[in-house]
Amino acid sequence: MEAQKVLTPSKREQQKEARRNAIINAGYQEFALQGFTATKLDDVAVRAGIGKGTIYLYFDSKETLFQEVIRKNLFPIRDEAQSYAAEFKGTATEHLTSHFRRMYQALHQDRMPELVQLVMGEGLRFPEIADFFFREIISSNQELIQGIIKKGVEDGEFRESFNAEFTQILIAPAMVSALWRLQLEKQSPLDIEAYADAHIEFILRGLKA
Amino acid sequence: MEAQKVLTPSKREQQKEARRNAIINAGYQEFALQGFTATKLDDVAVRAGIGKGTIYLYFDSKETLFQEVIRKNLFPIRDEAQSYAAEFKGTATEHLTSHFRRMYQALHQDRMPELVQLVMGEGLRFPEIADFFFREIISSNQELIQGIIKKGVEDGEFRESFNAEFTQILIAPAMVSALWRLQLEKQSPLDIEAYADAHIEFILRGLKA
DNA sequence: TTATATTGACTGACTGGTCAGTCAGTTTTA
DNA sequence: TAAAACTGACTGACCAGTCAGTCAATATAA
Repeated sequence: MEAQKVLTPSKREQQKEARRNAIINAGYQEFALQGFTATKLDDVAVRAGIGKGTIYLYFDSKETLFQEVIRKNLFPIRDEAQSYAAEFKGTATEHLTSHFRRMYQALHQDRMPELVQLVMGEGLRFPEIADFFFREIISSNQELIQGIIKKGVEDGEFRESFNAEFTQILIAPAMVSALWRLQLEKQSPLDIEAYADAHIEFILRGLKA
Repeated sequence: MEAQKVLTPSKREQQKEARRNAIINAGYQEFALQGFTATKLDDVAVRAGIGKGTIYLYFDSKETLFQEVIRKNLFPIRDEAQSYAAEFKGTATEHLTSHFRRMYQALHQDRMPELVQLVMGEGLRFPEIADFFFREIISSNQELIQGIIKKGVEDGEFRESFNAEFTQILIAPAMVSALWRLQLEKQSPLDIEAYADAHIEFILRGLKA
């Protein structure tokens, strides 16, 4: 009995973990759909199939929940990108190509475009979230890309003259593609496959030695 | 007396025009600072030095005011860009360079970064504003750039193989620079001059024949 | 010119609705 | 049975939009 308590969590502990996840998932859906301010915790509770008060047993405030939602959804992507990069074998050109392909995949899956808009539009109004987002996501991605470029320069694949400090120039079109698809698809549909191809080709051309 | 009535607006008519502008300017400041949802019309009224009710003598609703604010601030920029382009003499390379320089200037003046964030983050949640924004601003800018590229291809300056449909790839880094400056300057300051130089050089390299 | 009437611009207290966060009471688990 | 988890009605703060009343500008009359 004692041992089991440690090995397999009790029914209560399982329940608690499940509740927590249910709330985060419901929050993800609602925040993505409505934006931070317009999201009602009542709706989050309904979607999670619980009472509103329960949310406050797991999170201090609406803002804390929001942070958890972002954390939970972005960390796995970041970690995968990092471990993928660490294990990659091939030329810098191949690596950069595959990194950006994976980035496009990540940016357009599930409700990721909504999350991008959320963070760019509202999240950054909360200094804590901007800080967190930069520290945990952006700078990690920047470092990955800078690493690839550095290797490319050393191997003579890429020119030296591009200031790798400005990785935003390389990444921005991918971010914008997510926002576009979300908001301007009706006015002017975007073929993401072709767009990503054109973008990656453009990057390689701009970096080639 | 009769003649004067027509030539110079009466005191009342002058007042009305001034009020309208005061409200739009106050709205611009508040919306840029707080975002659409968080902006209180009470604050707009205080900033404009009028009573809250007066706003409703000039605008139907908060949303209408928001649209006017965007209109008033973006139309002049678009019109200037168009007439500048129409009169430009020089190579496509020169034209593209100067177009993007002017774009950076416009994007970083006054409260323009805030307006960019506003439109990207919240404005696009209102279909009407997304529609308006695409119709009046984005597509105009896209057409200008596509025109320059077309000329460049015809003159043998630019390669044919870049799909000029995807102007987003060219523009995105400039948009992102505005957002970055606004939100991530503290975490990682951005030298806009150098960034713009690197961006423009990157574009030309990517387009060169 | 001066007095009076009319217009319409303006005001801000008020209303109706919304919603984050609370807590007394209920249900579930151990 | 005790403890922990859960609930949803409730509260207090907030705010877009309204409207009855005020006041300044203009028109008309004396």
